[in-house]
Amino acid sequence: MPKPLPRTFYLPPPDIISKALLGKLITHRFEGEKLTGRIVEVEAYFGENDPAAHSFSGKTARNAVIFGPPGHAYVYFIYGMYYCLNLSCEPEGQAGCVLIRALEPVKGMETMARLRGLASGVKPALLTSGPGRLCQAMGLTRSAHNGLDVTDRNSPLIVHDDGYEPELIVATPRIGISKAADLPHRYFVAGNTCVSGPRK
DNA sequence: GGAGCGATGTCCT
DNA sequence: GGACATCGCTCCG
Repeated sequence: MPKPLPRTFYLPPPDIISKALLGKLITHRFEGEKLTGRIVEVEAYFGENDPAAHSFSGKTARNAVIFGPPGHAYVYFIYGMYYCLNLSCEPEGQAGCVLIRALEPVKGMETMARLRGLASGVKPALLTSGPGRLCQAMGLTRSAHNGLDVTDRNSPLIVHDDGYEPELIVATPRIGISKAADLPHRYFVAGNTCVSGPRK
């Protein structure tokens, strides 16, 4: 297995981590196969002073992972049928996370297509462009993956680096929220076809 | 290609 | 009881 990014990577605030995560790889060991995608779109969610964040109203059983140590997966269930993947950041006791909004498929595309209920050979963007889509394509669920340490080389879910650096990062308002909807906390790799939503 | 909308479970007020 | 960090399907241009 590749070497995961260290826990110290996740110590800074979520807007810094958001930009740093673009271009990094997520690998899920799934049924003996590696499913890998490159992060091309993310959103930053702050703990305090961010009405759009799940952590805004304090710690609950649902959002406890965000308040825990950095470098852990926060997977939650939304709209009755989809999961979303976040990575916790900032020191233990402080809330802050990065929502993974889109990946570019790198490895295991046939399995991703099967998990998405699509024919193999469809456009890569249909597999992983969108937070709900990418969790389905990667086989991620709350019961199996919420709270996993993505910095542990023995974890089935890790984040690692192959040296790729995005040429240009663009910031826009976040998608699908009603509060603090004007703040530019969405970041994506310019020109990448797997980015969901507006690409300018 | 864009706006409208229904499907659906979980959590908090 | 209502909101919800979504998606895929219609219908319309």
